[in-house]
Formats: sequence, C-alpha cells, structure tokens
Amino acid sequence: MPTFAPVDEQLTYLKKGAAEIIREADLRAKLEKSRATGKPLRVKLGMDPTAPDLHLGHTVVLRKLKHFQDLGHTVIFLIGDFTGMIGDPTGRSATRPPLTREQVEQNAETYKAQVFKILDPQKTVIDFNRRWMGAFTADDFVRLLAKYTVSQLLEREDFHKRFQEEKPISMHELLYPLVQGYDSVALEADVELGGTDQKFNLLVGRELQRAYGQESQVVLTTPILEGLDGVQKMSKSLGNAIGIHEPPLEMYGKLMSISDEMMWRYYELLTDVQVAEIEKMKREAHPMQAKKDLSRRIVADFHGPEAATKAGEDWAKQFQKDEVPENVEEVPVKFEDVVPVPVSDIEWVGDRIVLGKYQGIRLDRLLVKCGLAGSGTDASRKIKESAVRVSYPPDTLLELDARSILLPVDTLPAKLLLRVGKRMKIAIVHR
RNA sequence: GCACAGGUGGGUGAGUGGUUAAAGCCGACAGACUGUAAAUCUGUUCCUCCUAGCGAGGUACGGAGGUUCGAAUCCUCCCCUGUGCACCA
Repeated sequence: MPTFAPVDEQLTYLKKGAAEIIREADLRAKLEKSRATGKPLRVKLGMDPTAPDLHLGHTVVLRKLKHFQDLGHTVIFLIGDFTGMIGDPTGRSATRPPLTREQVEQNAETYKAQVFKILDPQKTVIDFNRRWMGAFTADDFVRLLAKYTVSQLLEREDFHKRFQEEKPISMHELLYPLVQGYDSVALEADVELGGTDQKFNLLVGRELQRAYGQESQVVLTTPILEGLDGVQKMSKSLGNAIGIHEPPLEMYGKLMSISDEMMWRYYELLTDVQVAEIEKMKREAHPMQAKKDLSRRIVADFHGPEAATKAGEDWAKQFQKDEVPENVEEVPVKFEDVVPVPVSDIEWVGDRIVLGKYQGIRLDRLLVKCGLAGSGTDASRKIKESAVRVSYPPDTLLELDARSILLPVDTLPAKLLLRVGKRMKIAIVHR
C-alpha cells in the first residue's frame, strides 16, 4: 500500500501557483481519504488535439499535473480526440475542420513526446475520449443533454457575451462543455486541472458527476500565461508564444525579450524557484541578470544545462555585443533564384562569375529566400529603410549603399551573413 | 419563409460616385535611446517588375453580374451573421 505525504504538506505543494481550487475543503477531504485508504487520487487533464505544438503556456498546467504525480497520485492525460471535432469555443469561433483519424493519432504521438518532457512516462495514463464518446448512442446523448439547461450554459461568460452581442453561437459549441464534463464522469476523476479559462467547463464536470451519481471532482485552475507581448495569453496563433521545441538560442532570446514585469510572472509559473526567493530577487537582483537566469533555467528544462549556457553566451554576442553567434542558421540558396539576369546569360570562369554590367546578386530576393522578408516588396522596403546589413562572415561588414539592391558577389559558393534588425541568417549561395 | 440591421486591409473602425492602396487608432517591423526589454521619439506597414524612382503595372472593401467616363460607395441576384415575426391554425 503506497504511502502519501501528510495532507497539509501535499496541500501546500499543490496550492503553489494555483489560481483557484474549487473547493479546497473537498480537496483536503479527498486527500485525507486517499491517504487513509492508500488509494491515489485520479487527476485528469484534458487537452485538445488540434494544436499539438506545445508552448510554455501549456506547461504551466502540466507542471501542476506533475506535482500531483510527484505526490504519488494517478495522473490521466486525456487527449480530446472527440472533443477536438468541436473545438473549444473561443469567441473568435472559427470553425475548425474535423481531424482525420490519422491526424489525431499523429498529433497524439507528438503530444506524448512533448508532454513527457514534463511528466513521467512510466506513471502517466494516456487516454482518449473517443473511447467512450465514440460508443455514445443518440439515446445516450439525449440523456446527457437532459442533464443541463440552456441558461446554465449561457452562464459561461463567452457564450453570454456573444449572446448579448448578438454574435453567432453554434449548437455544437454548446456541446463542448457537456462532453468535457462527461469525460470526468467516464474517468471518475477526483480532480481536474485546467487553465482559468477552462473554469466553466471544469465546473460542468462537477455538475454532471453529481447528476450521474458520482462525487464531484475538485477543480484546480492555473493562471493563463501571458505571451511575449505581456498582454494577451500565450498562443501560437497570436504569434507571441515560445514553443517547447524551439532551438535554445531562439527560446532564450524570446525569453529575454519579455518585459521586466512579466519576468516575475514567468518565474512564478515556469520555474520551481520558491516564492520567497523570487521576492528576494525582486529586491536585490539586477533585472538584467535575473532575466538571464530565468532564460537559462527554462531553456535548460527543455534542452539541458549545457545548451542553455551556450544559448546564453550566443545571445549576449548577438544582442549585447552586436556580434555574431556561432551557430546562425544557414540557408542554402540557389544562385539562379537570386540573379538579376537569366541564368543562360551568365559566363563562368571556374567558380567565378562574369556578369558584365550585372555585377552581383539580388539582395531583395535573397532576403525572401532566407525568410527575413515576407515578400519581395517587403524586402526592398526593408532595404530602403536601411534595416538590412550584409557581411561576409565572420567579420567583414559590407557597407551597403542605403538603397542598393545588387550585392557584388563573384565567387560561388558565397556565404553571406544577412541581418534585419537583430535577426540574422547566413545565406549560402551556390550553383 | 417574410421583414429589418450588418459583412471594409493583421485587428478595430472611418469612408457613402471621382486628387485614394482607402483616415484615425492598435498591432507588427525597422531606426534612435537603453540594461535584453519596457517607456519615449522617428519611419514603414497589399503584391509583382525593373532602369530602385517620391517609377511602372496588378490586385483589394462578403460573392457574381450590372449602371456609369469613373463604384467600397448606386442597382440586381446570391452567400454569411444577427434581430423580430411566424400565436389561436
């Protein structure tokens, strides 16, 4: 029979970084019961399989799940392959295309790989809600729907707001909370985790469990992490996210770009640094140093300590000293994609190019090929703004005429370091 | 089904026949300044082409047609959203 830590100890651990616990007394009771009987709690976290690319925002709640796991409870990671068809109402409510079975399976695999960066694979139960929802009959559905009322659903702020503003609400969106709630019934969850934005859905689980004659689950919400802009929630579609798969330097750089204010929130939600210690740093540490420390810690979580240290060094080079870090992404570019004249018009003497009056290659096209500009027009605009610098690595800075489009390159392959602001890429122009 | 109100660039939101790629704001990008940032100031913000110019073309205001020398702006049809009615039958 497994032994659990004293209830108070568990509670303290679990409360750290939680936004809200509904209700704390219930959680205490459940913990006490589990300790007395030696039965671990069943803790559920559901995730939509539509966006399998996890970012740091997702890790906040995963870390909390991990805490339960650390305490010896049963952790169920539920992949909402059925609910994924619905798409959680977001207010923007772009209807999501239904996923195919292959996509779901593929996403599930991606999920596992990412989630296990935080959770212990040995101790984690993975489940899919299609397991029971797929077997649902129309009768079952009617029975489920009968257990909830329209006005109950409209209590949800998002629905309520849209209803008030006379914006569309599709029927299937109303189903989402019910299905998610039913998952808790099917899994007999003791606790369900989620972001604060999930509060309503999580509470529906409580109601439905009661309606199906079960004890209501405890709901524990975690704060929603703001993204790089410090205002809106971190989300890939808003472009303010840090993905957990991003390369170390990129991750580090993005973390460094958050505001000082946000930094403390990240400390709180993304590291295991104790609250007291954070307070101390706020008072004593130089914000710059504190932020570097934060970035290093987080990068280390996903890439290991060495990579993190390296990223720190590279970052300092690139952003503080305006130097070039060691591993800049290199992009091979075909010469013929960036010449100003038809390839057939070019004369070659070995690897040297004889271009006649067309000396060089097109910088605007090069920028597009390297992903430093969105379009040709965009690229030439950037050049005109003199936001672009070009050099032959490692150190020769090529002085560009403010509006020069042509780069004098006469030997291939040519390695060119391109910079637009702080972003840089190395283009390797080859035949 | 009928009636009414709406559908504008990444987001808001002006514009109601003609100096217009479409005000303002936000966002985004770049420059200056800094401790990376934030704040502030400045510039940019549809695409293509080149001779790179305050150049030339092409697309764009839900969709398709039409009226007009000229339409985001007027007309017709269609699509989408919301609201009201559809009670006694």
